[in-house]
Order: sequence, then structure tokens, then C-alpha cells
Amino acid sequence: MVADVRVIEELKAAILRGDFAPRQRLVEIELCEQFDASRFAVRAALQALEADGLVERQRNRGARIREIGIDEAIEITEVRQVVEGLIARRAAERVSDAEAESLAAIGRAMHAAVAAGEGVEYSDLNARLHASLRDIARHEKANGIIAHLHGQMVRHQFALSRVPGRSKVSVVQHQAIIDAVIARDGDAAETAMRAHIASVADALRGIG
Amino acid sequence: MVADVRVIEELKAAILRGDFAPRQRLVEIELCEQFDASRFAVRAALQALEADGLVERQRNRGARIREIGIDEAIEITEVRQVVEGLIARRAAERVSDAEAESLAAIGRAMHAAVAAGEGVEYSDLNARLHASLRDIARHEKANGIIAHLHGQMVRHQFALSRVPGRSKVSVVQHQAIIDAVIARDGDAAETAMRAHIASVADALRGIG
DNA sequence: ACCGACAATATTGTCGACAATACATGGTTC
DNA sequence: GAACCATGTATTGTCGACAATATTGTCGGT
Repeated sequence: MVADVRVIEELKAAILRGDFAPRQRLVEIELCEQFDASRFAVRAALQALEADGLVERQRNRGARIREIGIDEAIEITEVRQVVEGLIARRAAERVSDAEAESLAAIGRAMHAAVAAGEGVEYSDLNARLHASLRDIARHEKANGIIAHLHGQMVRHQFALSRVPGRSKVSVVQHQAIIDAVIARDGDAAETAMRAHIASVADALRGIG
Repeated sequence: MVADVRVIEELKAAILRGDFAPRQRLVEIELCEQFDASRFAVRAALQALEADGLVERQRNRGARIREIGIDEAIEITEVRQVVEGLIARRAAERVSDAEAESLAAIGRAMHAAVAAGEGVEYSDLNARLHASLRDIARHEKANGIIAHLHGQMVRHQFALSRVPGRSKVSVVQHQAIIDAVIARDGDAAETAMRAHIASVADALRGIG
């Protein structure tokens, strides 16, 4: 209950990996076998993941994978827009010289990856950039909310990375964020980040 | 576990009412007696409130009321600043004529309450204004996050309302938000809301 | 063939009992 | 007298069994 972190993490990883389809039922006994755990641990994990927004439960009807539609994904992105804007601002206010250089290096690697057409490499760097900014900002509440929202977005994030030409656009936006942070310009960093995520939201609207 | 909503709500209400001191231990059996519930229901409630950020639990050590220090309260307020900014913007974009008039009425009542020195009445109207904006914005994700953060702020919110002269300042800010929303000016509404909550953050920093 | 009522099955919800753990107490040794 | 270990107690963690509920399948009637 406080409990078996292993089951929680394995189940969460499985969901994020896409092992389960949206709205698929999660029968407790089946999960017990799959993860070799007691029903108790499984229930605790389901409850934890419900709080995470990854599964939904109805009384006496059990748990199922929560389906996150395009509308909800857009709402999530709108919130991310402002919260990551806050993070970017704080990062610009607090970044050290060493951290600034590290960000610049990520920017160079991104340009290289786009030039080489390395899609997965680029999306990896994308994740690293955002994570670095969170580390630099050290804003626990904001970081926690982003982590929470991110878990619900994986499926759509994947769909987005398949949209052709996106990396060409976003690399420019990423560079603007990096430049603003290195220049210690909080206003510019927030603006750049918001513009970046606004274009993500637009891309989502394009899919829907 | 999916469970006994009554216990969850009663316990939550008790915490928000301030029946328990920060860092006070919550012994399961005592709560069973207090709320006339099984240990099972109490555990489920504790787990739910842990997800709410109101209690913290350590393995084999039980639950206690989570203490939210001034630093954390400031972080919460910073996040609120940008998320409520988003809400204000959306409210300005979507407000109907009837809703606009209702907001204007709240504004008039606020001026009256401040003029009459009605402190509790004013803080009531304050809550109603923010709630109305959330209703108008209809942004589920943003509203959910605000609700979540609000629960953790009650104690500090109370402390703030005791700061002399705050209502005189904030009534002007509130009016600016109302005017911007009624004018359907999203940019202005977001700016006004951010300025308002920035002053709340400053007041918190003043306390600490 | 279709619909409703009823029975059978599958699945989840709840409880009580016990195990595991942390904390307090007191006693022993140096 | 202080530090350390052993014992006891309070509290939480886990499990298995059973109850409650939903879902599926079957049958008879129309």
C-alpha cells in the first residue's frame, strides 16, 4: 500500500511503453501473474497510477487504461506552455556558466542531428534539453507538474515525432530558448518557451 | 480502496479546517474511532490524501500532516501565477454577456465590502471571483491543478488575509482582471492576473 | 427470432488475523 | 554515568478468505 515500488514502476513502464491499449481492462489477477506479485501489491499500484492519471477505476468495475483524447492532450499542452515558460524563466535567472555551456552543447548537437536526419537522436536531445532546464530551474512544484503531465502525453508525443518537418521548425525554437537562457534574459526565455510549446499545441490541433 | 468517499471527505475537511497541526501524526486506529470507520477505509483515505499532497507517509512509520513551509507556499504561488493567468486568458476569450455581468457584480460587491471593512465578506468574494473565472474558462486540466494547489495553501491563505491593507491593494487588481475579461482582452486578462498573484507571492515573501 | 428474468461466473471490495517493523524502556557492561 | 544491546510495546504492512457486485450465459415465453 505504501508499497511495492517495483510493481508500480514496472506497471507504469509497461503502460508508457504502450503494452496496453487505451481503455483496455486491467484485471487484477492477470497483473498478479504478469508481475509475479500479490493482489495487494497490484491494487496499490493501480491506485497509485490512478493518481498519476494513467488508469481510471470505477467501483466494482475495476481499472482500465485511461484514454487521453486529442482534446485533453491539447489542454495538457496549454498548461505545459505556461508552466514550462515559468521553468525557462527561472532557468535563465539561475543558470551557471557550466550549465550554460552544457545547454549550448545540446543546441549544437540538435543542429547536427537535424542536418543528419537523425530523428530519434533529435527527440532524445529534445528530452535532454527540457530536463536540463528543469534541473537548472530547481522549481520542485513546477517540475512535479510537468512530470505528471508528461506521463499522460507519451502516446501523443510519439505521434507528434512522426509529423514530417517538425524537427526543422522546432530546432530554431529550441535554439531561441537556449540563447535566451544563456543571455540570462528571463522574459525572452519564457516567451521563447511559450512560442515553442504553442507550436506543439498547433501541431496537435493539426492531428485532431 | 476505490472507496468510502465519506471518510476521505471528512478527513480532508478536518485537515483543511485545521483540526490537525502540521507534522502531527495520524494514527490509523485513532482515525477509525474518530470517523467510525474500518481501518481499511482509513488507509484508503490516507492514501488518497497523500496523492492530494495533504499528508505524507513513510513506510512503517505511518502518516502525518504534511507541513507546507513558506518556501513551498511561494513555489505554489508561482505556479498558480502562470496557471491562473492561462485561466484568465481563456475566460476572456469565452465569457458570455451574462457571465460578464456576473463578474461585474462581484467587482461592485468587492468595492462595497472593502469600503465597509468587511474582511471575511471580501475574502469570500475573492474566492467566488476566482471560481467564476475557472467556470468560465472551462479548462479542466488547469482547474484541476489549481484545485490541487489550493488545498495545500489554506493555512497560508489564512495568514495572508490577516495582513493589514492587503484588501485595499488587491481590490484594484481584481477590478483590472474583471475589466480585461469583460473587454474580451485575453492578453490584458493574463497580465492582470499574473500581476495580482505576483503581489500575493510578494506578500508571502514578506511573511517569511 | 427477440426480449426479459434468472442462474452461473468472473471480478472486485472488505475485513480480520497475523507478520514485520520502528520506537521506547530498562538493564548490563565498561 | 554513558553507551550499548536486548526486550517489550505500539503501529503499520501483508495476506488469505469471504462478501458484494457486475457481467455473461441460459432458458422460457411471446
